[in-house]
Amino acid sequence: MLPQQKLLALRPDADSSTPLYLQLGHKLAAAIHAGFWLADDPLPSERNLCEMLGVSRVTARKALDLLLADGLIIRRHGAGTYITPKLEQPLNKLTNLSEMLKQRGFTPGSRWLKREVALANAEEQLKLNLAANCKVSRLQRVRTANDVVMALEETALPFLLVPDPSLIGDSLYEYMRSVRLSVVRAIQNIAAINATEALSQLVDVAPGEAMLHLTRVGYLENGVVCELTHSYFRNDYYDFVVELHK
Amino acid sequence: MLPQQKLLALRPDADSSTPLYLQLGHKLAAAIHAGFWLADDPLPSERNLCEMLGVSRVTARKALDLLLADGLIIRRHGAGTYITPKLEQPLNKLTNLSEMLKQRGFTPGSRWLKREVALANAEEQLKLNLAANCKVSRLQRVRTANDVVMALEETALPFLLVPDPSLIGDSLYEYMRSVRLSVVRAIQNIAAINATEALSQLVDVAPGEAMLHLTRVGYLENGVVCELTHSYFRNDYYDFVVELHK
DNA sequence: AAGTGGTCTAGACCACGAA
DNA sequence: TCGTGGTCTAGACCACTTA
Repeated sequence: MLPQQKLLALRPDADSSTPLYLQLGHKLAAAIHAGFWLADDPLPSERNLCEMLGVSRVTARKALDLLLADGLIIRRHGAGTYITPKLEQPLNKLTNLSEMLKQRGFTPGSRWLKREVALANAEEQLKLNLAANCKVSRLQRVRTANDVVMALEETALPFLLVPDPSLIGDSLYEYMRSVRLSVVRAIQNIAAINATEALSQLVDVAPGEAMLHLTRVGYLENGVVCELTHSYFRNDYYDFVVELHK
Repeated sequence: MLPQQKLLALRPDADSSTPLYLQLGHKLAAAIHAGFWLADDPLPSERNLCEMLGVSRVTARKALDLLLADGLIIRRHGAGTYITPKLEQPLNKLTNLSEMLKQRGFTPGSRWLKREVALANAEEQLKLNLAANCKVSRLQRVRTANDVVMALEETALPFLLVPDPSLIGDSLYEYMRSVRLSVVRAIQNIAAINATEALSQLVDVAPGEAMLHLTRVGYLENGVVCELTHSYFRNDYYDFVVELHK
C-alpha cells in the first residue's frame, strides 16, 4: 500500500457528530499503535497531513496536540514530528481502576463489604463540602486482581447525588455515568502508611507492611465535589505511574 | 477601577518575543491569583476578551486553554468561563522539589552524600539505555525542609551528558538548565516501602516505617533518557498530589 | 534555500444555557 | 432569542533545521 493510500484511511468523517480533530486524533493514535510508522520515523508534515486528510492545518495540529499530550509523539521545530521512541501508556487521564488493571493484563474483581447511608463524619463534611446534618452514601469494598486482594476502597458520595447505594453494581464508574454524574476532574493525594491490624486482615498482608494510601476528591463538570475516596493499596500489586510535562 | 480598565492592563505586548497566548495566559493566571475576579464569577466572554485585548479569539482561547490545563478555570458551554471554586495548585507540571517546598512554605535545603563517576549498574543500563561499559555520574543527597531531613535522593546521569558531577551545585535543576539539558518529560512510579535499617538512619525515621519510594525517568526534548532518580520520602513530610482530568 | 513546526488572524457556523 | 463556548477554515508570517 502506498503511503498516500494509507493516509487516506485516516480521513475523518465530516458528517459525524464527533469533532474532526478528535476523530483524527483517535485514528492517528490507533495507527501509531498499529505500527503504521516506525519509531524514530517522522510523521507526514502538518501541511501534508491536512492536504491529504482534507482538513485545515489548525485542525490537524489540534489532533496532533492530543497525541503530544499523551506522549505519543515528539515535535522538533524545523525538523518534523516523530513517534516517541519508547511507547509507554501512563495514567494522567481519569480512568477507573478496572480498566487500568485490564490494560496491565489482570482480571479485576471486587467484593462489597458495606453499602450504607449514614450521617457525614467530620472529614466527609469538610472534603465534600456538606453541612453537619447531611447524609452520605458510603461504600466499602475490597478490590481484587486475578482473585488476589489488591486494595481496600472506601468511598463517600453525597446522599443528594446518590441516594441509594444498593443500586450500584460492580462498577461505580458505570453507575455514575448512568445517572449522568461524570467526574471530570480529581485531586489525588498519595501517602505511605503502615498497615494497621484491621487493614492488614482485610487486604491480607502483614501488620506494619508499607501500603499506598490514596485519597481522591472528585469534581463534576460544574465544579461540585461529588466523591471522596480512600484507597489502600498493597504495594506489591500496584504502583502508581504519573507522566509529567514541562 | 472600571472593569474595562482592569482588562486593559492584561494586554499582551505584540513586540515581545514570547508568544501572545503565553503572555496572556500568564497575565490572566496572575490576575486570578490576585483576586481579580471572585470565585464562581464568570470571566469576560472570549469575544469580549479578544476585543479588549486586541488579539484574535483563537489566541485568547489558547491562553484560556493554559488556565484550563492548570485547573484555574472551568468552561461551561453556553454559560461562560468561571474561576475554579477551590484554588489548589497541584503538581502535574515538571517542577523541582525546591520550588515545590517553597510554595508550601518550607525552606528547602540539601546535603551531598556522594558525587561520583562509576560504571553503570544493571538498573542504570536498562533504564538509561546505556551499553554495559558506559559510565554514569551518580549523585546522592539528603534533602531537608526547614532543616529536617525529608528525603533521600539518588540520581544517575549518563556520563556523556554530565561528565563532572562535582560541578553541580545546590540545584541539579539549575545545573541541567545551564548546560542546556532540559528535562521536558518524565515518568514517575510511586510505591510504598518499609524503611530499611540503612535508609532509616539516613532519613531519621524508625526502621520499618512506611515511606514513599518515587522512581523517576526523565527525558530530554529529543526523547533521550537523561536521568534516573530514586527518591525516598518520609511520609510525614511529603505527600504527593496529582490532578487528573477527563 | 526549502521544508518544518510555531504563532496568529478574521470570520464563520454550530450546540448549548439562561432569561 | 441571545450570548456563550466549541469547532473549523484559508491564509499568512516567523523561527528553526537540514542539506
